[in-house]
Amino acid sequence: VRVVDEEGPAGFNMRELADRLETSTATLYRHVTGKEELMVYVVDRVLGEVRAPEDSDEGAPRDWREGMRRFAFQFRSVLARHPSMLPLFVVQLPLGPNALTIRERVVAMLTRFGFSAQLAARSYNTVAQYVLGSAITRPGSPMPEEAAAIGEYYRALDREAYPHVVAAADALTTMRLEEGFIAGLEIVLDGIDRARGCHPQRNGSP
Amino acid sequence: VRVVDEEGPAGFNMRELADRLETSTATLYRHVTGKEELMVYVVDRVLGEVRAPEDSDEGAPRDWREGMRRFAFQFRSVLARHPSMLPLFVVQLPLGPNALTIRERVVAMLTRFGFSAQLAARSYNTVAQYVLGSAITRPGSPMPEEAAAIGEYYRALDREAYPHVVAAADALTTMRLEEGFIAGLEIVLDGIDRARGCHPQRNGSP
DNA sequence: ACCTGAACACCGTTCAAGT
DNA sequence: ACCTGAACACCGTTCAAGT
Repeated sequence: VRVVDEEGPAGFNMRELADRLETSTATLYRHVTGKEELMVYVVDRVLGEVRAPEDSDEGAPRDWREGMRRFAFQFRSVLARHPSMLPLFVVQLPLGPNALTIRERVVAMLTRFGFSAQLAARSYNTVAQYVLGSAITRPGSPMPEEAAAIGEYYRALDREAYPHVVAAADALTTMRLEEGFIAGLEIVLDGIDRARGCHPQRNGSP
Repeated sequence: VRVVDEEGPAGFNMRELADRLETSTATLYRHVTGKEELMVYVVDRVLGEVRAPEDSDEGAPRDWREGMRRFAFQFRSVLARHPSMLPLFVVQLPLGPNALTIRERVVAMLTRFGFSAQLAARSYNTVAQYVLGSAITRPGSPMPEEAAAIGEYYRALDREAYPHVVAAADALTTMRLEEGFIAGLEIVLDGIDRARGCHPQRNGSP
C-alpha cells in the first residue's frame, strides 16, 4: 500500500518491493501469483479503512439518508487519502473481504430502514458509483494539472471556436469541489427516495 | 485506436504499432513524444464519434432534458464501442479538440434553453461524470468476469458472514443494465432541474 | 533531411543452483 | 523445504550509422 501510494500502480515494481522487504523478487512469487493479485490485496486493504455507518462516533444513523451520507463521505475520504489507487478501481471490481463487509453493512442498514433487497443493492451500487465517479473526474487527483491550471487552459482557448466553454471557464474554476460533491450526492439520494416511493416499503424516514 | 481497442492500453506497444505501420519504433518518435501523447490522441479521436445533440436525425432537441439525454446516450454508446479505452479516461482529463467541441455544443444547447454559464458547465460535468462512472462500474467491460459470474460469486459467499449481500445477489444479476442506466440518468436530470429552479433562468421547458 | 537496426534501461516472471 | 542471483522475455526510448 505504501509503495503504491507513493508511486502509483504504474510506478510500483516488484524489484523495489523486494528491496524494501529485504528479500528477492523470486521470494515474492512464493506468496502471490504476481503483481495483479498483489494489487487486488492492496485495494482490499485500503477499503478496510472505510468505516460502516454504525461505527461513527455519533452512534447509529437516524435515517437511511444519514447512513448513506456517512458511507459516501467515508468512501470519498478513503479515495482522497489514496489518490494513486484510483486507476486500480477501474481495472478491478473490488470483491475482497473488506469490500464485501462494507457492502454487507450498508445493505443491512438500508434493509433495517425498510428497503427491499433489490432496492438496497441497487442503491448501494448507485452511491458507490457516484463517489468513485466524482473522485475520478476530480481534476488534480491522478492528473498532474491543478484545477486552476485547467481553468486557465479553458480561458486561453479560441473564443471563436469555443465561446461557451470560455464563458464558463470561471464558473468551473470557482466551483468548490466539496460543495459540488454534496449537491450531487443529495440529488442521488433524492432519486433513491423517489424509487422508494414507487415500491412501497415497510417503514422509512420522514 | 484499432490496436488499443483490440489489446487495451496495457497491451498496446510501440513495436507492434511500428510493425502495423510498416516502420520502425524510432520513426514513431519523430511524430509523437511517446506512448503517453499517443494515448491522448487516441482518446480525442474516439471522442470524435460523439455526435452533438443537434446532429441527431430527429433534428434539434425540444427541451434541455432531451438534449442531455441524447448527449448521455451518445457518450455511453461510444464508451460501449471502445470498452478498452475506459482506463485512459481515468488517467487523463480529455482536453483535445473533439472533447472541447462536445463540451461547447452541449453547453451552448443548455445556454439556449436558458441555463446560466455556471449551471450549464456544472450540468455538463455531472452528466459526463455519471455516464463515465456507470461505464466503469459496469461489470464485464474491462474486467474479465461476466455479470452472471459475479452474481454466482455473491451467491457462493458465506451466508453467515454476508447475509444481506447473498440475499441481494439475485437482485443484482436480474437488474438490467440499460434500465438502471436510464433510471439513474433521469435522477440526475431531476437534480439539475431542481438546481435550475433555485436560480431562476430566462426560460425553460415545461 | 529522413529513416532504422541495434542497443540501453527497466520490469514481470522463472529457474537452476545454492543453503 | 526454502531462498536467491541470474537469466529470459518484453517494452519504452534513444542513438549512431545508414540512405
